[in-house]
Amino acid sequence: MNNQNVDDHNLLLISQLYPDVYTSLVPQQAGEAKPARRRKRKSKSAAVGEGGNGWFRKRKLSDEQVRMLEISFEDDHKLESERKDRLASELGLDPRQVAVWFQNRRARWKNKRVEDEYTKLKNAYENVVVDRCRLDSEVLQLKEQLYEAEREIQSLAQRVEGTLISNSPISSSVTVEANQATPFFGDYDICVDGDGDNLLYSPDYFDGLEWMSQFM
DNA sequence: TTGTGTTTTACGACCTCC
DNA sequence: GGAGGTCGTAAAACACAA
Repeated sequence: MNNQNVDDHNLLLISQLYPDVYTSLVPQQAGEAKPARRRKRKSKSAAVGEGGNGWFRKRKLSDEQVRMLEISFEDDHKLESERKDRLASELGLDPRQVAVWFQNRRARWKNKRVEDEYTKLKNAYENVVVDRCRLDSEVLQLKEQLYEAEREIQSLAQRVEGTLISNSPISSSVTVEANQATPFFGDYDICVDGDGDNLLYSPDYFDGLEWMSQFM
């Protein structure tokens, strides 16, 4: 470890243990006046203190400093001048650091809000998709039932037509056949469909396909 | 140990408000 | 015009897998 590294190490320790001391120490070592609002960004080599060119070192705020800043941020996301100065002196930080911390904190808060908003919208969208699927399959089922009902109506219509023809004086020869084909109420059996509804059907005549609800 | 991805601190440019 | 805001980004600090 050379002298420079030893100094670095010591300053790091000081910055962690005594942030206020560190803050007051660093500008002196850097030979800097109070930082201007628009500080020139230090080059990487200057930032690590190479060649004694500069003592700027980005240091992480201590847990306690961050905790206090968080409490203050919870209180109000905006930072008035008075509060900034008060926080800075309480935490042993440069007011500029406090301002920057609040700027960055607001940015993080905004990002998180956008993320949360995105998650909410995504969940809502997924629910809508699931609902849509369910409704589509319901529509399909209803269409099938409609198709079956239409087929039955068609079949009944054909049979009614056949009965009328057989009852006419011209075709009296088919009367017996027609009477055999038309079931009496007592010929129906009762069964239960998948939904638990009672259905009437005639095993002989309807061949198990044609049905009607018992309570229609 | 080192490469790499993420988080935190800091800055410059630009905008808004008083 | 100055103070303080956002936005985008650089760079240090940190976490962690390989």
